[in-house]
Amino acid sequence: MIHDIDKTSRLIATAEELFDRHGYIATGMDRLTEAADMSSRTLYKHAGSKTQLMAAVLAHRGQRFMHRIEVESVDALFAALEEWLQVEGQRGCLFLRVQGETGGSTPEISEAIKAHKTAFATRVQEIVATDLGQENPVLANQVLVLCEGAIHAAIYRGLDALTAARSAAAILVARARS
Amino acid sequence: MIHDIDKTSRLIATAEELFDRHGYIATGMDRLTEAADMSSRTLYKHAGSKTQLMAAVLAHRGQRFMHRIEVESVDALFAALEEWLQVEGQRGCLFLRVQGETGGSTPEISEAIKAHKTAFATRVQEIVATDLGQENPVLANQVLVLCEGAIHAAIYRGLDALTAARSAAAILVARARS
DNA sequence: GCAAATGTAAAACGTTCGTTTTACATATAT
DNA sequence: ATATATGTAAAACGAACGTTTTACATTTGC
Repeated sequence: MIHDIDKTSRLIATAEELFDRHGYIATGMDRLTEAADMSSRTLYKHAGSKTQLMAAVLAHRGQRFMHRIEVESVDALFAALEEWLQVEGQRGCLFLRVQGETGGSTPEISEAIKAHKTAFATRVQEIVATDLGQENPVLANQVLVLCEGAIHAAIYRGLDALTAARSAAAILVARARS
Repeated sequence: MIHDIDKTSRLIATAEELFDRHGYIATGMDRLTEAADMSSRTLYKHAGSKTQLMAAVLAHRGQRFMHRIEVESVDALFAALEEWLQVEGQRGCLFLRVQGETGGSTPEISEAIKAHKTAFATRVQEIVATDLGQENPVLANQVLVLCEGAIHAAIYRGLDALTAARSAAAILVARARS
């Protein structure tokens, strides 16, 4: 059964990369079997279906992302985000992208998106509260928008977008602290 | 020839809506012929191909968007953005979405995206310069990130994302002015 | 050492894709 | 009035889609 975990995680990792680089729908199962170096029979035994595979990719991605942003200050949040973008590439949020590609017509996936974005918003609230020493929902919303903006502006402006977001957040935090 | 313009623009408008609501790749040509109420023969005479139709949709969308943000202050920019999202819906940027769906493998489309985002960034620079009375590239980058953030956070947070972005921008502009 | 499990390679499933073609109807211009 | 342009409805194209199946090889547990 150890092999199962190996094969399954290799499959999910391969799927994540292909979905990210070429799009969810544009990535065919044939391409995936080739890239993951396994037969379609094995692939379907482990993944179930393309939709389930997409959901599995989102689950793993979300977990990895949330783990990355276990920080205690807004500035550290943007530092973590910069690392993330540097390591994972700057092709936008895989959750919002799958939402756009499916139009929200797949409940299984829509729920994964909603859960992730809710968790992310909550996490930002907590980081802001930790940084300030008290809750500040207005600032948290601003920081959330800056994160989302950095991630998406980075698609065409690169990591400069992150620098801009980070400096803006610093100003907003300093103002909120006084 | 008047009929051509009519049919072509009806086709492009229909395509824009379907692409926006269901995704570019997931929207089939059959669905488009039905929604635009024309035969596939006519559709192809006017659109050329699906790729050309996607490019045409982007061109029209970009023109309409840029026209909407012909404003002279940062605050007015976010007001215009709010109107845009209210009228057009909150499903993310159609340019970044097509980029994600195609993975940048269609030169015709990649260039349309690049051109639009460059124009947008330039426009934001101009608005900031007009508002402040002088250029301020750093602030302009921050405002750009806030716009992109508002557009994408609005997908799951609605127009509250815009309120957050707008208030953040107001603080940054006030600070830059002093 | 044998049976169950798990793998592969590859063909086949029916469906849908983007696109073209066929056959025919309807306006319009001279 | 007739030729040209432009439309429709619908069948057909080959290719690609997600998925299943067939036939066979390899590992693994008892």
